Amino acid sequence: MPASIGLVERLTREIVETIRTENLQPGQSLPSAKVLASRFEVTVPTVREALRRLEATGSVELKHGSGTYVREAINRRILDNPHYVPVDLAAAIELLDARIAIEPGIAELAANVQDADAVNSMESALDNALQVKTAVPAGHFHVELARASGNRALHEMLVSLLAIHSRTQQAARTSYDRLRDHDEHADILDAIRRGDGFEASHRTRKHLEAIKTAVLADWADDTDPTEGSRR
Amino acid sequence: MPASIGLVERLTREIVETIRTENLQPGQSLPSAKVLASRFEVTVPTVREALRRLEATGSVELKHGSGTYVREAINRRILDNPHYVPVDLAAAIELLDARIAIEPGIAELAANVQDADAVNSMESALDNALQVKTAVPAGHFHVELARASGNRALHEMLVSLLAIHSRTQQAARTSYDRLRDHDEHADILDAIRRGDGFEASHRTRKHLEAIKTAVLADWADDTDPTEGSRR
DNA sequence: AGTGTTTAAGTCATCTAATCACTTCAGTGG
DNA sequence: CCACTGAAGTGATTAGATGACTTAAACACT
Repeated sequence: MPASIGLVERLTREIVETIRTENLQPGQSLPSAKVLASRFEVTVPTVREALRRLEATGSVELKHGSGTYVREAINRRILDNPHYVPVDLAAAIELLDARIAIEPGIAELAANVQDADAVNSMESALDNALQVKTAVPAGHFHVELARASGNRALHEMLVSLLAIHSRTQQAARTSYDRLRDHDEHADILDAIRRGDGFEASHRTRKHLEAIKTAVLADWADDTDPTEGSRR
Repeated sequence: MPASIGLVERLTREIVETIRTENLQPGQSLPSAKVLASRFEVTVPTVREALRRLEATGSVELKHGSGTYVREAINRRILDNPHYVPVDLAAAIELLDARIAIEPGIAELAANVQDADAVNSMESALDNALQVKTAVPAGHFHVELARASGNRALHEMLVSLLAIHSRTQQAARTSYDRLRDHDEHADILDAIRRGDGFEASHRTRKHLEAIKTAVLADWADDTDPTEGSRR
């Protein structure tokens, strides 16, 4: 019987186990590939293959000439596919539909939990949104909203969704009105602060549906009226 | 300026691009590592590191002595972290909370869309659920429900959630009553068939909340009444 | 002809060894 | 004090070789 899974597979798990048992936090460095090789009694190329696997899921980062470092994603359950290549604009709409389906429920939960740190972060995201030099990344408000729910799985889910969204929306330039975006965010935050789950859910849904409408309108504008497809 | 990203990083993208342009479908084999190496003018170990990255995200599979094959996940946006190690039982509850937050919305969407193939698949999942030799994997009904929504992102999300769930619930043995599970699924499917989004959403939420209650009850049973914590 | 075994080619798996490139930091000299 | 330099450590990539596994064709036996 093939009870023997690949050596790299096993080695990968052992490295993760090492990170766990030695309580290495994101930012800290792993032993060098050479050290890991001797410790697990394999050769350097094998170690590198295992590290490449962990790199693909964002669990570690290989810095040339410096070392190998633990990254945040090692604690994440839900990830976005780093090798996914965005295809058409319809995929962007599909992502928005997905958000419309799940974010209202997240907003409701956030209203009931109200993780203090995350709620404050939503507030600051709100403030910075109107600044010209917006250091806050797009969608940050929504990510923090998910974090306010206190559920890490939901948080990771929205992080993943927006990561894909940002890669996809190269095509779909969302020209959603900045001021309107801010106001609607403020309304949502208000409902969450009051602990009104129903309103938070409802306003979040309306907000996202409005964005979808705007994106669709942009699409219609971009498309040549005399022609159905582009390229 | 670091205009130079790693060679492996670039190579990985080129391989994905090759799969795309040559329209290789899941199950089909990639050229051998040696061929890829000469085609992209790198050496075999470098190719292998790139393939390991793709392997980690389930985009390809390396079969010893056979070849490298494309896998389904190459078309997925949302993934579960293959290196995630389940920790405590509280994480299982957190996953259930996440499902309670998002699945009602998915059920509502499913009621409005009703992807024919997926709805039929839900039906068959329902039928097989009561068989002793249950070939249908756990949670299959819920995955198909998400597929019935017609939104691939949502479908992938639930696949990921349940993949993690199955790895976590080694600890949390859900002893949810099989018959009750079946009946509640039937009720949900009924609402979806009727196109009643509100009912589908409501019944899905109640169903998941009932499961959560059952899991918590199991937990209480397992825990020694005289002691608050274990380990 | 049909069946089972053997053989050979192709492929991934792993190792050994070496060179190159990048980062860091301590030490040097200004 | 500061800028420069150089050495050490580390990852990046290459090269070649050996082993193990899979597959299927060639073969021998029935």
